[in-house]
Order: sequence, then structure tokens, then C-alpha cells
Amino acid sequence: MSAPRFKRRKEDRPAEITAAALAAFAENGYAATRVDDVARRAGVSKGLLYLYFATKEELFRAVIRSFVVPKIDALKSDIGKSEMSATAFLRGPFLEMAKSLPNSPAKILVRLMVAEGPKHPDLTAYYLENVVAPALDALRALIAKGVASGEFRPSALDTYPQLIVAPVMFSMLWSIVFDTHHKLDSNGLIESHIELLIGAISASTQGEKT
Amino acid sequence: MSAPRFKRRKEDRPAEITAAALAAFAENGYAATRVDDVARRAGVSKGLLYLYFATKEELFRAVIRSFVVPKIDALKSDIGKSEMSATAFLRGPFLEMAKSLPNSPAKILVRLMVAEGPKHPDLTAYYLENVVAPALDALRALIAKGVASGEFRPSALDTYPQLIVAPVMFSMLWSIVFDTHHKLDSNGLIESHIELLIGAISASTQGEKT
Amino acid sequence: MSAPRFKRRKEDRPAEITAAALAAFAENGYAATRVDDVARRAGVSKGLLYLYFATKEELFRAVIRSFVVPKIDALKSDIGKSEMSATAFLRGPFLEMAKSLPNSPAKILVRLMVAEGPKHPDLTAYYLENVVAPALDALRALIAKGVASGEFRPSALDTYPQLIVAPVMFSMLWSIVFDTHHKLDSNGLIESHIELLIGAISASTQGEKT
Amino acid sequence: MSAPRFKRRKEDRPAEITAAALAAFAENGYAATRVDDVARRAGVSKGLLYLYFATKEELFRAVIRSFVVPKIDALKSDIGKSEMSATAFLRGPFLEMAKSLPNSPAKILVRLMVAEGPKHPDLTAYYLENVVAPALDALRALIAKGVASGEFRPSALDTYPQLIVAPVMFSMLWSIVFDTHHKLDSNGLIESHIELLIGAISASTQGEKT
DNA sequence: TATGAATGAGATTTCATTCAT
DNA sequence: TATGAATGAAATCTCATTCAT
Repeated sequence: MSAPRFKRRKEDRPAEITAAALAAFAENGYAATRVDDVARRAGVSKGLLYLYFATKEELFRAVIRSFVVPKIDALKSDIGKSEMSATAFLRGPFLEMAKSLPNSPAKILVRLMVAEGPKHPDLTAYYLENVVAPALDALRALIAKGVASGEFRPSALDTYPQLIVAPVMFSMLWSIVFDTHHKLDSNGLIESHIELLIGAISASTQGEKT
Repeated sequence: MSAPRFKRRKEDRPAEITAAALAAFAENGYAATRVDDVARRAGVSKGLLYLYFATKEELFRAVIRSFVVPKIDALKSDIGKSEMSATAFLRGPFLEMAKSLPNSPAKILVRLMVAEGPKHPDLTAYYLENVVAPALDALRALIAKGVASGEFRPSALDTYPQLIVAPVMFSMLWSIVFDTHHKLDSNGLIESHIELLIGAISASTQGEKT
Repeated sequence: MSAPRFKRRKEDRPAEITAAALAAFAENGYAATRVDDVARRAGVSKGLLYLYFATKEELFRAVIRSFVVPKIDALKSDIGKSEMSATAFLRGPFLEMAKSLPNSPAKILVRLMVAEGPKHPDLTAYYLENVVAPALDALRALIAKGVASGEFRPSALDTYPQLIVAPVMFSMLWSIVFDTHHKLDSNGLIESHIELLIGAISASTQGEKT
Repeated sequence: MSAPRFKRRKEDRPAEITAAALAAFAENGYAATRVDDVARRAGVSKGLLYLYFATKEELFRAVIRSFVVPKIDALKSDIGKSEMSATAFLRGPFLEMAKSLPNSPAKILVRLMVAEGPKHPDLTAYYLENVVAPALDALRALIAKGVASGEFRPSALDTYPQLIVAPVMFSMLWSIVFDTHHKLDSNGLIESHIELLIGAISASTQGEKT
């Protein structure tokens, strides 16, 4: 009767639960995670969890969706608005973001998408449309801007902006699978990659005709 | 005259079973694959499967191990023996192999390792030691050879040979997750990447001093 | 109005389940009893049973333990406090208890311990320490009391109090194995035994110097 | 081709198999023993075992039956023919046999009969008729002989010859269940018991009117 | 809302038994 | 006879989901 009323009544229960689920999925993967475990982590009863998420799969989808943050849009418009040269942007804001990814929750999402994605085509579609494609578009725009400004020569990066972020994905994979045995210097890897790319497409150098 | 209830008696039943398991894992992932299903695919009873593999996990390990073929060693010695220049090797045998990977069983292995690897540190260790590390060593040797011969300038590739194969991994990931919606031209991607890299480190060009 | 699918909610479900298990074990022995069967007897689903007892073996242990009632302590102190002569105690309370054993659940326990005990050294140790040893101590004390009071002559019963209860165990064995074919008059057997023993060690007779 | 022909063709295969089965049952009990295991111990293939014993249960019966040795008949006629006094016989041949039992295969049989007997009424009937009843008859005859000769007073042993052997059974039980923790001096126990009984029924003493 | 005891379908695993060789 | 690979029925155990409270 005298227990504090406030502080118990959380209105963001769903968020707490998806956060707990993300943590659980991160440790054991989707299939090996028990709903019981998620509920316990969230400090909530199983029944309540099912009040918010009708099935385990629904919970999974919520977790995935909750991390489709609109950062991409921000990045996109950043590129457009930015006063920086394309090269400076790559070396600055982009590099910073790229380096932060391998140790962010994105790593968990990657693992989840690789493991469970094929069973959830709608989720992967959603992801492709709302995260991956916009991001690639933004990168393509960045490259185009560099070409337009005379910084870059035309190159395959226009067709394959994926090449810019491939090492970021690689770092995440490595971290997921091999970190226990041998950590990779993902910062060094990613920086080196960006420099190599810039070196390859800078207008000031005579690179190959890719 | 009727179909024999007890089928053939083979010496390579284990191989048949791991092959069936790989196929099943490819379709559903490890956790969602029923042992029943693997047995059915292999044309074998559940009981027989358990005669060869004591647990489902044991079967998983056998699948993983059975695909750690000594191809890597072959590649390694190829590089050493090859009369080709490093550049020619990259554009020839290496590129061919790199392009073949995204559609090979390797893709399935990647999915399995990402999803289940964290639960099997010994398997990932085995993999790192017997596949990944040797492959990276071979690449490093190739780059070194190119530098020694004057083809390449010293570059970050010496420290991060992973950069050479990152797009290959990227292609596999993309294929696993997004192929249903949008196929990636992995051949073009990988070729472009190799050319970009060659352009970046060729001694004949004045790129940055990464 | 229809029978509720989810039945009552009790606090002593474990006790209900161990009781059901004891009954099932009594009929079929441990190994031949299906967990399913125990659940059905307890009016409970298999799943619930596993909620309380993690494995069938755990259930077995719980059954065994649940019957290690502290009756022995009661008996022990009874002997100490009793105003009766040792002879009267043997012919009275002790005989009554001894005669009741062959038709009590103890019989089932004996069967279980004989069949499964060797695989559960910790359980047998527990049993020896908490049931058998105390009981033998109590008997030894009783005999000693009789000797001290001049009722009994010193005899082998001091060293081997087991001799007092051997026919009780024998009755249980007979009952387990042969009751279907030929019931043994265990009451007569046990009474006769006690009288023979008393006759053999009474100070008023000149028996052998065992 | 040159392998020795002889010494491989055993005509007493069944006996070898039942012996192996007894050993296996002794270690794990009937239910927990795998037919595979018995075959391996017997140095024989599973198929061959099934050629001799149609089912595992059949094998069990064979094991039980194979140990119904006709020793009892020997004992019986021994008693009849013996020139010894009943007392001397009890202290001599009988005691020797009684002491040998707790460490003989009989112990295994007891365990098997207690665990599996209730499921095999025909086996227990067979046992009762061919082993237990004759043995009790022999004991009864021995006691009667002692009474007739004036050695013993009439006593309950005439009605309950089981009392003579109860401690033997007790020793076996103890050995099965508790030997790991605390060995019982079964020789001392049994000797003491016989002496107590003789003391109780000897005509030369004034025991109670049992 | 909130709980957690209870369910039941289904997955893994075991093993007596069969049969092609 | 003799083998042991192969079967399949059945047992143990798991866990997403439900529902009385």
C-alpha cells in the first residue's frame, strides 16, 4: 500500500522490452533466445510481454524496426547541405560514423539479419528500402558531388557505392565471429580503406581507367 | 521386387548426411532445421543419422569442418609458385576465385558462422586458424611480392589484406539478406574493387602515401 | 461452464507430483515409468511436471527424499524417554512399527533403492546417514538400555542391531517378489522373530554365551 | 584364410552371452542395459545375439533361469543323508553356504528380481517353486530333524524357516545399496545370527515358550 | 494492466529389433 | 552362422503461448 506509486508505471514498456530483447538476441541469437529470458531481462512477466507483442516473431520485428533510426536521412541531407568538399566529408563525418558502426548495436542487427533475414522477406525489404538504399543513394550523391566539383574522377564508385562501406561490414562480421580469438583494428582498417579509395579516384592522380 | 526397406549400405553415409545437412541449414539456418528434415533429405532414418552424429550440434560441427577444404593451401602455394606478376595474378586466378565465392557453399558457411559461431568458439578458432589466417597470409605474400617486384608501392594492404576481400564478404552478405529483393552484380562489384585497388597501389601512378 | 482447461493453482503441486510418481514407480519401477504417465496420474501436463523437476532423475530424487521422514528421530527419542522396559518396548511400540513397515510405502522405497540405488551414490549416502544409521543407533541404544537394566545379557545384538530388523526387510523383499504367488504372514514372522531374540538374550535364561 | 579354425567355433555361445548379460545387468540393472552392450561384452554381434534370444526379455529370462542351479537339491539331500547333528550342520555346511551367498552372483539375481520381478510373474513363480520353496523345505526338515533328535525344542522356526536366512538376504540388500559407503561384516552378522538362533531353540536351555 | 502456473505441440534423442549381405 | 547398418516407435525434454486470477 505504501509502495511508491510513481516510477513503477512506465509508459515506455515496449521500448524496455525491445531493448531487453536486443540484448538477449545479441547474446544468443534469435532462435536460442527464450521469451522467458527476454521478460526476465525486462523485469516484466511473460504475460505482459505478450500483451505488447503477440508473438516472439512480432517481438523480433519490433526489435529490428526499432533500430531503423532515421540517421540515414540526416546523413543524406548533411551531404547535400554540407559546405565541405566531398573528400573532407569522407575523411570527416563519414569516417567517424563508419568507425563507430562496428561497435554499435548495428553489429547485432547484422547478425540477426544474416541469421533470420531469409525467413523474413518483408523485414529485409523494409530494411533495404529504408536503410540500405537511402544510405547507398547518399553515398552515390556524395561521390557525384565530388565528381561535379572536380575532386574525383568518374569511377566505379558511382556504380558501386557499396565498395565504400564493404570494409565496415567486414569489420562487423569479423567482430561477430572472431573477436574472441583475434580482435581486428577496425578503425585502422576503415581509415586505410578510405584513404586508398580517395587515392584511387582523386582527380589529381592518374589512376587507371576503371 | 518391392522397394527394399533397408536401403544401400555405403561407406560415405556421413558425407551424404553432411551434404543434406548443409542444404537444410542453407534453407532454414541451423536452429530452425529439424534433424528429421536432414535425415529425410539424406534418404536416411533419424536413427541412422544419430549413429554417425551423436547430437545435432555434432552434425553442425561436421558440416562446418567438412567444408574447410585445403583449397587455401593450394592458393597459397599457387601464389608462391606462380610465374605471373602480382597484378596479373590478382586480375586472373584471384579474381576468378573471388567471383566464384559469393555463389558457392561458402555463402552458407558464412551465414552459419555468423549465426552460430559465437556459441562455438572452438569452431571459429579452427576456422580462423585453418582458413582465414592462411588466406590472409597468402594475400599478404602476394602484395609483398608485388612490392618486391616493383609493381606496387608499399600501402596499407600490407597491414590490412582484409581490404582486398572485404567486397567479397560484402557480396555474400548482400546475397544472403537482400537477394530476394535486389540482386547485386557481385562480379562487377568485385572486379571494380580489384581495379580500384590496383589503381591505388600501382607504382606507375602517383597516389597518396597511405 | 465447461471444464476449465487450466486447472487449479496449488502451492503443493510438487507434493502431488511426487505422490503420483511414487505410485507409478511402485507399479512399474523407475525405468519403466513414463514421465507422461506420472503427469497424467497427477492430473497435470508434462510441461508442468518439468517446471518443478528438471529431469526424470530429479523427480526420482525428490520422491526418495520426500519419504525420508524424521520418524526415525521420533523413534529414537521415544526409546530414550520411554518408561517401558526394553523388553516391553520391543514387544510394544517397536513390534507395531516393524509390522507396519512391510505394507507401507517403505516397501516401494526399498524396491527403488535396490534397483536404482547403485546409480545414485549420493542418494544412498543420504539414506544411510539419515535413515538407516539413526535407526540402527536407536536399536543399539535400546539393547544397551536393556543390558544396563539387567533385562538382557550382552549379546551380538549390540554389534549387529541389523539382526533385529532383518526379518522386516525380508518380509518386504518377499512381498515385492512373491506376493502374487504366495503371501507371507509377515506379522507372524516378525513377532516370532522378536520372541526368539528376546528368548535368546533374556538375562533370566541360560542361553549360550554368543 | 590361415586364421585358426578351432577355438573360434564355440558351441556354448548362449552361455557366454548370458554370462555377459549377467555382468551387464549387475552393473546397470536390466532396464539400463543396452543389448548392444551385452553383445559387445560377449564378443558377439547384435545380430547373433538375437539369433539365440528373440528379445531382450528372453535374454533376461535366460539369465535368471541359468542361475537356478540345482544346488538346492544337493543341500536338501545333504541334510537328509548327513550324519551330523542338526546343530553341527547349521554351524558347518549351512553356515558356510550362507556366508558365501552375499558375495556370489545371487546378489545380482536378488537385485534383478526385486527390480524386474513384479513384471515377470512366471519367472518369480518359477523361482519360488524351484529355489525358494525347496530351500525352505530343506530348512524346515533340518529343524524338524533337530527337534526329533532332541537337540531343539519346538519353535517358530518350524513355521518360519525364513527366519534362518533373513540375515543372509539382509546382507545382500545392504551390499547392493550401501557397500559404496559402508561395508557390512556379513560373515559376523550371519554367524552371530545362527548362534543366537541355536541359543534360542536349544533343548538344553530354558528359553521362552515361543 | 499484470502475473506466472499451466498447456501441448513438437523437437531431440534412445534403443530394441530387423534384414541385406 | 554371422555381421552391423538401418529402422522406427517411443521416450525425454523444450518452449512459445494461453488464461485463471
